[in-house]
Amino acid sequence: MFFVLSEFMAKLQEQLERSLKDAFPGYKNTLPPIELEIPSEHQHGEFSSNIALKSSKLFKKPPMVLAGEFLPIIENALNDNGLKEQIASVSIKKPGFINFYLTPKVLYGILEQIFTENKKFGRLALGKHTKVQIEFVSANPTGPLSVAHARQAAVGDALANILNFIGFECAKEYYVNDGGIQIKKLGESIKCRAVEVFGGTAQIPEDGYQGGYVKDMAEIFLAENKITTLKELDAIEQHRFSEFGVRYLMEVIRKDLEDFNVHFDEWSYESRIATKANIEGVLDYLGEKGFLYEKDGALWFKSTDFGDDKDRVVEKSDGTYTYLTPDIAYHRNKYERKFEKVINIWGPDHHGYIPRLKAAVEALGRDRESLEVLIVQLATIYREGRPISMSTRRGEFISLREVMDEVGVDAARFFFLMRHINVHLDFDLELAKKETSENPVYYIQYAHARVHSVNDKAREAKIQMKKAGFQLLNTQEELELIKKLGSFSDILLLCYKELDPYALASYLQDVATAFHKFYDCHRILDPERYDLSAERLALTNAAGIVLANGLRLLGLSTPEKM
RNA sequence: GUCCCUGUAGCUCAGGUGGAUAGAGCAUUUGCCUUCUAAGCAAAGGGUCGCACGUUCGAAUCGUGCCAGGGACACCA
Repeated sequence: MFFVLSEFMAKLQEQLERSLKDAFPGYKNTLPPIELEIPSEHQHGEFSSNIALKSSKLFKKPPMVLAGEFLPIIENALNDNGLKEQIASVSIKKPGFINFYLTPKVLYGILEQIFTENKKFGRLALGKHTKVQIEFVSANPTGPLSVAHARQAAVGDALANILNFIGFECAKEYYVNDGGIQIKKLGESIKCRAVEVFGGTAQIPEDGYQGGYVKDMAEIFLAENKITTLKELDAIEQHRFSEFGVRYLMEVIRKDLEDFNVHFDEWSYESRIATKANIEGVLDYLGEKGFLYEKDGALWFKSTDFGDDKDRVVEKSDGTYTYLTPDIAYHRNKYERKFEKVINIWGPDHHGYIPRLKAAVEALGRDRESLEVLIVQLATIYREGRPISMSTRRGEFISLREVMDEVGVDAARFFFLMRHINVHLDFDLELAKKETSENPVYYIQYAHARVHSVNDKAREAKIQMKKAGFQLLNTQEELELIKKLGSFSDILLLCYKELDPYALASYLQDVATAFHKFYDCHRILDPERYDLSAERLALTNAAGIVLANGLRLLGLSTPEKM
C-alpha cells in the first residue's frame, strides 16, 4: 500500500474488475469485489488477489482451476491497457491466489518522489484544512504532572503533529481547571504547611494535598509575601493561597511540558470560559430546548434522550453545579471557536463520562461524531519490580519530571508511544534506565545517524547521489527497503483512522530494520562502481528522509551522530 | 449486577478491512568488524494464539457462551 502506488493499485483493481465482468457477462452483478492486498511474504509478489477463492462457489469450480481460467483474461487486459510495463509477471499460487509482481521501475518512482518532496514526503491532502482541536493533559493544577499525564502528552502531541501533516489544521489545547473544590483544598493545604513553618500545628484537610511540593510552595509563598509571623499569615485571605498555588503549579507544569517537547497552542482557563454567565447561558439554552427538568430539588439534564443510561444532575439541590455543567459550557465554547472536530484525550477513569458529554454535544445541536474521546490507558510504574500506587493527594507518584530525568525525553516519549493507546503500559523504571541502549528509539535514531555518517564518507570519496533515473537497485534488501519507504503515508492514514500514533512508532522500527539489513548486506560506497554507489547512496538518503520525517512527527530528535 | 479494556514464545508485546509456513525485542546458544557507526546483521531453539461451539474454500482475526486479570459505573472532580 504505497502512496505512489495506491493510484496504480486502484487502476489495476478497476482493470481486473472490468475485464472479468466483460469475460463473464452472466456474473456481472454477482462477482465479488476485487480486493488487492499486500502479501506478507515477498515471494508472493507485491499485490495479491483472492478473487478466484472468493468466487469459487459462484462458478462451482475449485479455486485453482478458476484461477487458471482468469489468468489469460487478466494478462490480456494488462496488455491492452499498457500496464504490462509496470507488471513483470502474474502467477497463480495454491490455494488459488493470483499474484502480481511489479517491475523495479515502478518502485524507483517512490525514490524520485521522496527526493522531490523531501521534508514533505508523506503528506496528504486528506484533512482539507478542517479545523480540529485536540485537548489533552488538562491536569488540575494541584500537583506536578504524573506519568499518566506524560503518556497523554506524548500521544496528544504526536497525534496533532500527524493530523497537521496530513492536511488538517489541528490546534493543541490545555484546559486549566482552576475553579473547583480541588483548588480550594490546594490553598488550604498550602496554608497548613505555612502555619507549620512558624511552629504551629494545622491539620491538612481531608482530601487535601500532602506531597512534599506543598511544603516548598508554602515557603515560597511566605518569602514572596514577606510574611514573618503567624499573625501576618492569619491575616492573609484564603483565596490568595489558592491563586498562588495555581499560578505556581501551572508554571511547573508548563515547564515540564516544554522540556518534554510538548508545546500547546492554547492554554484556556475554566475561570474565564465556564463563567457563571456562560453556564447560565448554556442552561438557558438547554432549558428552552426542553432538555432540562427539576426533580428532588435539583436540575437534571435529559441525557437519556441522547443515549446515556441515566439522566444527569447539572445543578445540585444546594444550588451549585456538578462537574458536568461547566464542561458543557466549555464544549459549547469549543464549537463557537469554529472547530469542526473536537478530540479529547482522557484517562480511563473518565470512561463512563463519555456518553453524557456526547449527549450534551448532541443537545447543543452538534453531530455526536464531531466529538471524539480517546481513552489513553494508564502506565503502571514499577520500581524494583514493584508497582507504585499513584495518588496525588498522598504525594505518592512518579512525576513526568522524574521519568524525563531518569530515562531521557526521547526514550520516555517513544516508550509511551510504543503501545496502542487502549492497552495498559507497564513501565519498569529500573529496566528502562538499565536498558536505555536497547530502547527501540535508539535503534531508529541509530539508523538515521548511520545515513549521515555515510554521507560524510560519500563527500570524502566524491560520490554524488542520483536523484532520478534509477536502474541498478535490484537486490531483495534494496527493493524491500524501497517498498517500506513507500508505505509511509499509508501508515499516517492508519494513524488517522485509529487516532493513535502507535502505528507510526512501529513503522519506523520496520524502516530501521529494513535499512540496517540493507546496510549490512551491501557496501554502499564503492569507488570502483560509481553508478551503483550513486544509486545506493540515494536509497540511503531516501531512508534518512523518511526516518527524519517520522521521528519529527513523534516529537523525537533526529541525531546525526550517536 | 451492567459496561469498557486485556488474554499470542520463559518475559514484554506486534499481528488495520478474515488469507498462504504465527512475528519482533529481551533472555539462552552460535557466527560476522585490516572496507561506509557492531547502539548493527545473520542463524538456532522456544507456540493448545485463554477454553468451547459456530459462520466458510480458509479464523489469532468475525459471532455466541464460558474462564481469568484490570478498570469504570456519585446531587465527586
